[in-house]
Amino acid sequence: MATDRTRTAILNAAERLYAERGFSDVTLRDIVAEANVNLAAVNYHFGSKDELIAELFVTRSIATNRERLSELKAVEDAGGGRAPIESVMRALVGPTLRGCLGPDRQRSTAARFMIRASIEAVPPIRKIRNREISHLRRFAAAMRRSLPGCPDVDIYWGLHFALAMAHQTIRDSERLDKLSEGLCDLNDVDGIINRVVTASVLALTQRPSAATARAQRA
Amino acid sequence: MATDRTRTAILNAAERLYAERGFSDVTLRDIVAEANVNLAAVNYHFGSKDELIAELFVTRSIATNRERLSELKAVEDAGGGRAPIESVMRALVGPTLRGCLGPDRQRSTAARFMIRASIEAVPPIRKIRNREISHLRRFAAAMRRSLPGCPDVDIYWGLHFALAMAHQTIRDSERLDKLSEGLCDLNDVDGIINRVVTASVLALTQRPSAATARAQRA
DNA sequence: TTGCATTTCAAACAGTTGTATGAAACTATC
DNA sequence: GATAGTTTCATACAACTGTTTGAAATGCAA
Repeated sequence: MATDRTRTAILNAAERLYAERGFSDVTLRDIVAEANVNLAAVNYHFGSKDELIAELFVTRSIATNRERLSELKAVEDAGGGRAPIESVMRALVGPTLRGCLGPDRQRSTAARFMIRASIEAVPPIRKIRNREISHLRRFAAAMRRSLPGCPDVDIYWGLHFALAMAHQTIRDSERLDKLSEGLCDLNDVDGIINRVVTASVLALTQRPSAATARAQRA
Repeated sequence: MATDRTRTAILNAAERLYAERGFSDVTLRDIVAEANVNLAAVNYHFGSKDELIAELFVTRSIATNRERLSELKAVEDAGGGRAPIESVMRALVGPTLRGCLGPDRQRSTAARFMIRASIEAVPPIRKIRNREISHLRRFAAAMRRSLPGCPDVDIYWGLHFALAMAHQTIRDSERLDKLSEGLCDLNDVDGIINRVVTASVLALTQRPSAATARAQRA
């Protein structure tokens, strides 16, 4: 269908601009200029600006989740249904970090768009975001399998902290770069993933009580 | 001066609204309605909307930094110039977490405003934010004193991860609450601070390199 | 009180936003 | 090739944004 060319041109332009500048700074006129289509095309093909954003978010959300879950499934299958906790956490934070950091040509606008969506929480997205919760629950379940006996509350905090470190690294990479005067290499994506995974696993396996006891001994 | 009443009314209303709804969703008309002053008052007293935001940010930024540094100084003085790393990290994340979480009556709009400022990064703020870097360097220096021999790159990553966990907990407390179905108690501020501090210290002291060094000694 | 500076106010301004309209251009079917 | 349906386009619209204006009100010293 030749008519879909306009649709996809709008979607691509919108995703690129939103990923770069955020939702509040991008107007419909910016998008249609970038896509080389007429202003009215957005309302004709998507109904409204909000519906465009929503469609973009749903599409990319499904894709991202599929990527994470396929990586999770791979490591769990390899371990006969139970993966080491390192691998589970890597499946959780790896795809997004790889998509957002590293050399330019490897970055995906999709991943950076999703980070924007998680930051700005614009109304049309906020309504749909509840799906993510059920998606994260599947990771919580996998973590429980990897760490039998670990209290649920610690599982959730560990999951939360892992995402926190990954997202903040993407979001504020500039500050970290300035603060460390380039010492923290933000192009070394594998190194970053290792740091996030290691810190997450430590927080999960060295329970607070045990950790403080050890710290007091020292 | 009786004339300052309008100024402070505007500042308070703006801070409250920005903290609640974010910058992009609050207009000058919202602010003057909340402050019960005339629309032109903002431009008369502050020059422009951006200058209002900037003044707000500078004021609150100084206050927050002072609070953190006084807590840091207290623990360092108590230890003769060198505080345990737990105390340093606690001084870093404690004030903000206490100001943003916990029961309503204890929350400060100032702390929540600062979180908004760190999230949305609106132009008038982005220009000033570089000051924060030099402020964080003083914490990096304190961490170095607490952990002699710890490589600088690990200090910076530890500092970054600590702020990441604290900020994300504030920003996305709703998701964590839903995900854990209330299991993670977001009113237990001291418990949260302990978790963040513990996880940060673990990441700093049980680094992969440190672990191998310990193993090699053994 | 008089006179001057400061502060408030209603109204209007120019610019931008998302959306709607109706005619034109196109596409495919008969 | 005429026709019906789809898609594009320039243009207009109403709503909202931050800012400005000039007159009215207020405060305060002489």
